[in-house]
Amino acid sequence: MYAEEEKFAQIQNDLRQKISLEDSFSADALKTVAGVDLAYWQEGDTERAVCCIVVTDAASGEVIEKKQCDGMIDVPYIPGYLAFRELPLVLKTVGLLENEPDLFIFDGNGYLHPRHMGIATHAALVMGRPAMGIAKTYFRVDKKTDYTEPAEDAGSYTDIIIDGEVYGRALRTHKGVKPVFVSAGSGISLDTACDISLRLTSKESHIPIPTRLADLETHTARAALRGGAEE
DNA sequence: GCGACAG
DNA sequence: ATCTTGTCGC
Repeated sequence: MYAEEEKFAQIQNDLRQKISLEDSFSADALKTVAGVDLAYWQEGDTERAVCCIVVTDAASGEVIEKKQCDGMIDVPYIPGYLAFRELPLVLKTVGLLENEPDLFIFDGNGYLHPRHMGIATHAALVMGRPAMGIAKTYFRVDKKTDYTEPAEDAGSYTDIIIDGEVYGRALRTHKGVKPVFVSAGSGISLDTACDISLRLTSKESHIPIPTRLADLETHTARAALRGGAEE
């Protein structure tokens, strides 16, 4: 039903050689962090989505800028190829930003991916900016490697190792709450990605504040958009 | 044919 | 992701 997988895989296999798992910035140079998220809806027989990016202060989580962009979605969701579905709209939204964030946080995986090319990594390489991924549910990369449950305390984690390589981490951001799955995108290390995940997590959300805010924005934006332009 | 499956 | 009621718990 969809014949693009091979082309998509080829594109990612070319791009993956540019991945860097080292920090391209120093901790004190991290001033702003952007959360990225999308919400979808159906309009007649076409699928539409709105992308919201919320730029926050890296230390306080205070909002610095919000931008959004909506448009048609023409690629279906295929596990392993999320980037091709969401990136076009994401890149348009990034183009609207007046600030250049020091780091982008994506909803989904980065290096924790069959080709190490989850949306966070793919986006980082296309944008030429550091990005990391944080997924709310586990993506079983090789169909057999499960993750080991981290201890119940906040901050505990377990490495997700496949064929001897660390792909990402199951990170408990809140005590007793199910873990999130952190992985590098590019231009950032897994350690730093986990540090930032914990620093930007608050009492209200087990995911980083910029991501949480982008998620909320996306829902209110959709409510306005799908009630407004048609009928 | 049946289950798996980031968002 | 999205569609959805009630329900359990702090």
